[in-house]
Formats: sequence, structure tokens, C-alpha cells
Amino acid sequence: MRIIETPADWPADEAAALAVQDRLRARVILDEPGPPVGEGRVTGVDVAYDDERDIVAAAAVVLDAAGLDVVEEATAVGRVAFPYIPGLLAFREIPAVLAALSSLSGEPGLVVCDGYGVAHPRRFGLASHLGVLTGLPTLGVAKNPFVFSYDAPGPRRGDSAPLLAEDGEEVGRALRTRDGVKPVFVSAGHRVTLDAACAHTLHLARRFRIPESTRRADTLCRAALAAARAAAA
DNA sequence: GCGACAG
DNA sequence: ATCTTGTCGC
Repeated sequence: MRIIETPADWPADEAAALAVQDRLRARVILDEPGPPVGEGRVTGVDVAYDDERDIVAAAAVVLDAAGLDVVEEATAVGRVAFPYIPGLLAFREIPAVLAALSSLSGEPGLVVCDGYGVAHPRRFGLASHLGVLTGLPTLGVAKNPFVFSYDAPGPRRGDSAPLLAEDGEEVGRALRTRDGVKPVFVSAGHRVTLDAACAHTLHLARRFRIPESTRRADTLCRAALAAARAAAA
């Protein structure tokens, strides 16, 4: 496990973070189809926090896209870099995620984030931000619709409905990954189209509502946090 | 002006 | 995100 420091130039407050989003969002690429579904590697990333002790733990779990077996895992622990502010989640999660990704020995391939990409008030959510910083293709799968509206998709796995911004733009999709179960909210991050993001999500979420990549990363970052707590005590 | 609001 | 046991169901 690698111990990280928050980047020295990381925004210190809300105004600085907003300025960074304004500067970086022009670099998001949305006209590339992205990697084919079921080939190569897919990496799930997730983060867990202990704000009491000011500890953050991130995990990156690399899967073989064909069989969804784990190829490699990495974690990183550090101090919380930013408070949780809706719309600025990336500043809280990304330093630890970058550290976990950088300690992988192999290529991550497609990165699946727990949150949004372009489905964001300023079209620059966590997944897009991570994509721009790393150059990797990314997508976001969130468990809640955030500030967007949608009509209920059909009841079957694979059914979807547009996730709409206030101006009517389709910024993502409410996608049913299991029959009769609450949909997940998918959006493109970087170098992946929305259609491709949904196809990857369906491939990764065959057995459960949440993609296998995210579930694996979630379990691993919680374990890393527990270990860091024990070490701190 | 106040509240809601990914994790 | 996090605080948290048992329990209903495939």
C-alpha cells in the first residue's frame, strides 16, 4: 500500500475548485467510441472516508473484461484533501484515486467511477475530471440522480431513460441493470460515448445492480480504510 | 433568501 | 460517505 500526499497545487477552497473545473472541462473528449465491450481491461475505483481521523482510502481493481476476474489490485491511504461539496466531489476523491491508479503495474484500460461524468452542473463530474487528468477512457455510474430528472425506464434489465439537465440536454441515462430493481445513473466521462458507457455498464452489472468493478473497489477501499484506522490506533 | 444536492 | 442486527428471499 502506498501513502500519499495531497498534490501541492490542489485547490484550497470552493472558488479555486470552480476555476479548475472551468479550465479543465474544455479538454473532455466525447466523440471517441472508447474500448470495445468485453475486451481488454476495466478498472473500478472507489474511495472510503473517516472524517473523524482525517483518513481517506482509495482502491483500484483491475478486471479482465472478458471474464470479469481480478487481474490486479492497488490501494492508497492519505489525508482528506477536500470537504464534500455537491458538484465538487472530484476534489475530495481524485488525489487518492490517482495514487492508487499510479501504483498499479499494468494498464488500467477503461476506468469506471462511482459517481458522474458529464452529468454534472458544469458538465465536469468526477469521471470526466479523472479522465482528463489521466488521459484514460472513463465513465461514471452513480446510485442517485443528483440534480437531474428522468422518467422511469422500462422494468427490464437493459431498459433505459434519458437523464435530463434543466435545458433538456441528455447528460446521462437511467439504466436498469436488473429486472424490477432501481436503475443506476450512467454518464460518459472521457473518451467514451454515452451509448458505450451504458453497454459497458450492462456488461459489468450482470449479477448485481452495481458494476462488478465498483463493487470490488468498494470492498477493497473499505478494507484499506479499516487497516489504516487500526494502524492509527 | 433557503434548501437540495454524486460520495 | 457514515452510524448499524437481524432478517426476508432468490
